[in-house]
Amino acid sequence: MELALSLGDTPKPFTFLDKAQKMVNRDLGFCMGLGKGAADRGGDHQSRNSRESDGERRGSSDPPVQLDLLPFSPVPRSQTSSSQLSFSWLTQHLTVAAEPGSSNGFTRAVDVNRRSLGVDKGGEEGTTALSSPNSAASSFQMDFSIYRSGSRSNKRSENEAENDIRGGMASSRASDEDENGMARKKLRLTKEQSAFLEESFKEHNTLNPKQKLALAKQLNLRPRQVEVWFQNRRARTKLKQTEVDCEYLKRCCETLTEENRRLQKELQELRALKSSQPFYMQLPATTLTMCPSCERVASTSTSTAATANTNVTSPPAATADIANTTLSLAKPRLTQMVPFPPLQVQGPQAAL
DNA sequence: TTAAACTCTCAGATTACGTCA
DNA sequence: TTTGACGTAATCTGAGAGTTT
Repeated sequence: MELALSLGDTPKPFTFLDKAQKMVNRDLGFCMGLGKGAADRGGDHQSRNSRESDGERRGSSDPPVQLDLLPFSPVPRSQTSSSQLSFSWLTQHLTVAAEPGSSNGFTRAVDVNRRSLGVDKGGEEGTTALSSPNSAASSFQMDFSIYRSGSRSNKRSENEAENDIRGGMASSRASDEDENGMARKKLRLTKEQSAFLEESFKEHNTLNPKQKLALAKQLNLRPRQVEVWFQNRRARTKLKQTEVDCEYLKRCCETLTEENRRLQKELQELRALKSSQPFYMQLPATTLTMCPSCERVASTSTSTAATANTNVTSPPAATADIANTTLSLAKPRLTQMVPFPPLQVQGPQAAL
């Protein structure tokens, strides 16, 4: 898996649905039509436009680091534009049945999920039409038990069959077990579905209801599945970003520790040097640099005082605690000293 | 106009399942 | 064949914001 970091959070138009046609056409040999209204992003005003703007507001409040996980390498667009077929999912999906046993993953997905579409078409969102226990979904329970008894070698098709069946089940927040008396069964998305979702996530990491519906229709998933996928995807992105940040901070800490060690050593050397220089007090104030935070002398730059007084023997009374004297004398002169610049810690995004 | 109820979406934590070494 | 690690779909919970009553 390729890990890429992109800087900045520039709002982009929601173009993945357009690109998807090309992508699917290239990868899968046919073109998927877009469900109605998918193009007019923002056309879903009334109650939801505020939600969308809310999503944009959230996005803008995020740090300007965007982590993109790219599970596949996109093919140049120039290779994707040939022989696009006009294909409407909503009206013709039954006529484009996949060939049985086809190795084409997405075609297969279309095939096995067709039934859920058939169930789905009763309602605008599917969710509402299917949440009732009296919906067509419950009639699939018998078939489901048949699928469950399949052999291990048919695991994949069995899984897809269950996906198909459950695709028509309730997508409310209540668990499937509550609604249908079945334990939840994890269903894996096909590679093509994942890639498609990934592509759309790269465009926008949040969905408005219309986009969610369009994606769900296009991928033959429940809107709830699309929603959950995006939620999990955001969580994974954040986790990865946290790991990157953590790694960066670790490196910062190591660097600062090393720097601190070096400065301590330098300070010790300076103190040792000054202990042999009784007239260090003649040292010009401007040659001392005081750390404002720890109020300790961090370095000196001049050697004039030291070299000028090397021939003077110091009386024993003058050899008091030189370091303390240095500090006490240096303190009042802080206004004349060059302050330490504020510590500039670049964020991970800058490092990356 | 205000407040309560409702709805929706989100993040975060967690569970549970499928896959693979 | 079994097992543990891992990835991830799905669920649960609480919070925030918008809408309705």
